[in-house]
Amino acid sequence: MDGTQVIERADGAAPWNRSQAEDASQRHPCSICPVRSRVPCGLARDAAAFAALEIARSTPRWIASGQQIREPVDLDGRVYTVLQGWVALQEDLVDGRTMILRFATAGDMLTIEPATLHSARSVVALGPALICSFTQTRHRRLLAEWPEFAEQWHSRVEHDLQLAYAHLAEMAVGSARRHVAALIWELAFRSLRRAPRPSDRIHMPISQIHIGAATGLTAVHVSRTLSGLRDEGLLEMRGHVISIHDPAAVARLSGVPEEVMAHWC
Amino acid sequence: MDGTQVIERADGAAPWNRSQAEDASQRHPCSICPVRSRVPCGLARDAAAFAALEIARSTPRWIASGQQIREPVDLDGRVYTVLQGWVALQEDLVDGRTMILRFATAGDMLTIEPATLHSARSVVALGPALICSFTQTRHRRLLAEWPEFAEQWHSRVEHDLQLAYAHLAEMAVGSARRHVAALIWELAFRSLRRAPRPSDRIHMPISQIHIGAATGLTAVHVSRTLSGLRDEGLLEMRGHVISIHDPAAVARLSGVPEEVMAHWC
DNA sequence: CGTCCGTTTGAGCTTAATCAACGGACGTGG
DNA sequence: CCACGTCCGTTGATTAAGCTCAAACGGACG
Repeated sequence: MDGTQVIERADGAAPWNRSQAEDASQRHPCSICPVRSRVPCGLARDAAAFAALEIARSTPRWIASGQQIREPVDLDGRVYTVLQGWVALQEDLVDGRTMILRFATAGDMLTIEPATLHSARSVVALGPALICSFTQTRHRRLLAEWPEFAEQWHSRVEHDLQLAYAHLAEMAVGSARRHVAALIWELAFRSLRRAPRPSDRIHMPISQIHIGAATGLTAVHVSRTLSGLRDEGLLEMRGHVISIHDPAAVARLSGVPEEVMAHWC
Repeated sequence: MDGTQVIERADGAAPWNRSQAEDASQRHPCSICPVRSRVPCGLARDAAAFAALEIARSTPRWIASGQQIREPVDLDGRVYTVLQGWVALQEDLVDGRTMILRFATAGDMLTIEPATLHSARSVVALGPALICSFTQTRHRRLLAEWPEFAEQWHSRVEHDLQLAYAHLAEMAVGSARRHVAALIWELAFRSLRRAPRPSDRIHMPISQIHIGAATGLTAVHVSRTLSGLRDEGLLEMRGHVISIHDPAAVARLSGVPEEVMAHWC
């Protein structure tokens, strides 16, 4: 990478050279790892690469609660970064139900294939969410040009795959209690970025309907299950605030010990 | 890539230079895409890269039916390639049950993390299977050094992730009939690499127990479900031979039309 | 010839879905 | 300000799907 390298900018603006890019990197927040960094953001080591990413992305924009992310008609797929808030990757099934495949919070990235006939995937904001994106072609170029980005991206996708397998394994087995407890345990953990304590009052912008969509249960049964868990003193969900009264019991019920959960998020 | 580039060989043998590698590439079959090539194998364009992969992998070896793949104690994880036969990636749950996360056939690759406390993943051969592998550190080096390999690998992992999401969505919804029909529909499709016809007698080295492990049903209920499907004339499973008498009905029941299935495999 | 494993079938039970009604929170419009 | 509709959560009664336990059968293989 020499000083004359040219960095193409989003929206067709005049390309920047490296020094301009370095300058920009001082001013922009990192959209690739704005908050969490499971893998340390390799790009911090290279101002130009860092800046290239910032520039390649679209302008961040807010999505209203419950709204779908939908770019202007675009034959290309897109890679989204969640900067703030929560979003859900979901599949809309033929029978009208929707199934949540993944919750994403600040720092997570999601690939959305171009809309095709054979998959009804969508990304929906739970509560107001700030997101930005690049097109997949631009993303491919970034992968090819910035090895450190490629490496980080690769480990992200691999991680997502392992997480999807973990959910698949969980999904097949166990009672509604276990599913609900496991979901709340995971979301609370990811939300706090540490093990929940009984005193924590954790705000999560999800309803019981979302819990149903993520676990494959009906909302009615989620309600019953939650009252059961509340009566037993395990956890409580009131509005959008969750309290985990007995973390050890929740961990045991969910089948995912604290150390393991820490590994996932 | 110049003629003096040195290619490290597995097992610590003396490194090869490029011309030796090219020579080797004439003699070795490609372990990266031995059969299927969803994505055309980019490496065919570069003899040296092709050879580097062949050399980096371990010697292929046969795994007996039902046996786990277990490398000699190895702190590093490994990336396996299935050359022949079928294997299952599975998770062994605490209650003794096992859940199949993914079936892999010739040409598929699987990443296995080093054994840790917090995941009981294993890879088991269904019927005799020929596999080879490299360590994850070697794999990382290949990714860094051969962009075309990295690109192909990336699209594989992305594909696996999308497939895992599709299974997750399927898992949550529908009856045992649907789950079983969907699994058999998928496996038959992948086995034939085309849509099954009523006259096909498809050999798959899986038992009803495996179907149960992959769908989350008990073997008992799989048996009942299969007899139901047989009585209705949809499909038949006798020993390890499956016949799909009414592909259209099976596709409809499974919820995965033929075009979509073709996209997945 | 006996054993083991996979499969089949039956009976009873548990879980979660379905159908239905109701109350509270919230927003809208009169 | 209150009437209204909508969405979310709760609760009850009923139904259906799949699990568990149990027994028996058949083929493969020693």
